[in-house]
Amino acid sequence: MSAQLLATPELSPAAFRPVSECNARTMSSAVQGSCSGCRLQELCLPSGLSERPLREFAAVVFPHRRLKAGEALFRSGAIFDAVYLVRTGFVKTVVLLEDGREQVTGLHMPGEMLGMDGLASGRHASDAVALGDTDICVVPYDRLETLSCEAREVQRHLHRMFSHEIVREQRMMLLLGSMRAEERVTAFLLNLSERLTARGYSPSDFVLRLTREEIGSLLGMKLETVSRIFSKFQKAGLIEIDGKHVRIVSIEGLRGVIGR
Amino acid sequence: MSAQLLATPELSPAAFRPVSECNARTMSSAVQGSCSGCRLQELCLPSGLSERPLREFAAVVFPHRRLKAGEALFRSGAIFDAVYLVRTGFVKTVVLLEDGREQVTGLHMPGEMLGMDGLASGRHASDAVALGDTDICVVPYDRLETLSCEAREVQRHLHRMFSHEIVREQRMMLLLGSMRAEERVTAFLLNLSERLTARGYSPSDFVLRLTREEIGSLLGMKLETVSRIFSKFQKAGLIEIDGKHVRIVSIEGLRGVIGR
DNA sequence: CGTAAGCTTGACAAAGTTCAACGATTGTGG
DNA sequence: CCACAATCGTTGAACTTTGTCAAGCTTACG
Repeated sequence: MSAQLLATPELSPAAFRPVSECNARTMSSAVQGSCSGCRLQELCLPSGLSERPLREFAAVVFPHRRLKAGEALFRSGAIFDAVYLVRTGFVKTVVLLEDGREQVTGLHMPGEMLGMDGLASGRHASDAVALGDTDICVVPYDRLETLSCEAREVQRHLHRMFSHEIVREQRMMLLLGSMRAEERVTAFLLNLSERLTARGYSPSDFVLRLTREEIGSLLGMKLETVSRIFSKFQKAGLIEIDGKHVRIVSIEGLRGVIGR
Repeated sequence: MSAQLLATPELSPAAFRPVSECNARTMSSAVQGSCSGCRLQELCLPSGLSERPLREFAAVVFPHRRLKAGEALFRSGAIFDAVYLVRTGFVKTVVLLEDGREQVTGLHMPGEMLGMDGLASGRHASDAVALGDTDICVVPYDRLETLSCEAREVQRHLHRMFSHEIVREQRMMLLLGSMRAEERVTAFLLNLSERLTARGYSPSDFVLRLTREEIGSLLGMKLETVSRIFSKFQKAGLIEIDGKHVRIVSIEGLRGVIGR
């Protein structure tokens, strides 16, 4: 597992080739566009959709939201009325404790679904914040309920998305509860590499979207610890790191860090 | 939040008064019984069920499974074909790393749903193990899909159960990533107290179903640390502890432990 | 271009782990 | 039903990992 630790929905790599526009029609904050041309389609529309529901579903158009770095998609306590699909860009989710402490619980990439935490109580239990320019597909929950009843494939796909989030969080718990700091950082790097590869980016060369502090929060350690471990891995020839840019030099070496 | 940290689906307390039989008809490992008389009904059947689906749903009968201490409901890797509702008893869930490390990810009480982690990949990602005599309601996933299409309330209820599990795990991540050992143990005790209260048990007097080692695993620390903290809390007059039996002496004192 | 935010590194402190010994409890087979 | 083994729990002492504080440097942004 290792690199699967912070895993993400499985996708056909082809679905995510380059970043770019993907039928954004206007620059307003709520953009309309046909979903049938969207690159995320394999994710939105289960591949085996039967005739009638497919035609109906393909006609469906969901609004978009464009966010800039630091803007929130939703905040903890906000009324839940939609789930969100990341189309382009990166989003972090953050959970808060009343005493001000907070924890980054996820870093989300194109194709991933956000906001399902709001369904339980009708209000979101976390914040979702854009880490740069980001394009989000907004799927109103009542639409989803209806679609889900009409097409069994949509329902099953939705359930799988829920389930995937549960598995991802389970693995995060395992990471936070059972791994040493170096192992956690390693799992984080390997997982990023894997997920970026699935989206058509380089497996070994990428940009961390998070600050050291955010990485530390996600991994349950202090920013200084993250920094020291990056430096140590660089000295050991496992990675090259310059600010947020990472190059994995020895993926095998990294894999060896996990499990002693 | 504090006590909500390891939270559970919200239930009307009345639904869980004493433990006992709850229409178990035979002693075989797969017991049949009418679900319409079940004490878990408020959980299985959303309260606002409309006429027709209610009649249909009430006629539905799901098989049961009886487990003894240490028996597994499912194991990691097993084919997913059903979700499970705890009727009586307690169940732990455990996630494993290939190198043998494992982590307890949850302690589940009557009314809670298990096994949704298997939907993502078609195989379970965790083990579920009974902590004593346990009665489980087995809900085949294909039945659930059908029911969920037929009655919007069932669908929404199911989604809420999924969502609740996501929120619970988020809070676990927060606990594991941001709290000190004493705070984690406190959150664990307060959460147990709250959930047992909701099921009609004493808020201050209860039995830990887990060993020190299992508690440590759940909370991301070693068993010795758990033991020391229990001893310290006892000396401080916050709790009385004797083996697995706990009495909370000062719930306010415990609440004060969280957040410095 | 200046200021704030982000990153690195060192020295030290604190929290938690490890190892070890021993006592208590539980469960099982004689 | 007892006895013995295995598991479980407690506690101390030494050690390891990670956190804290502080200083200085770099980068990014208005």
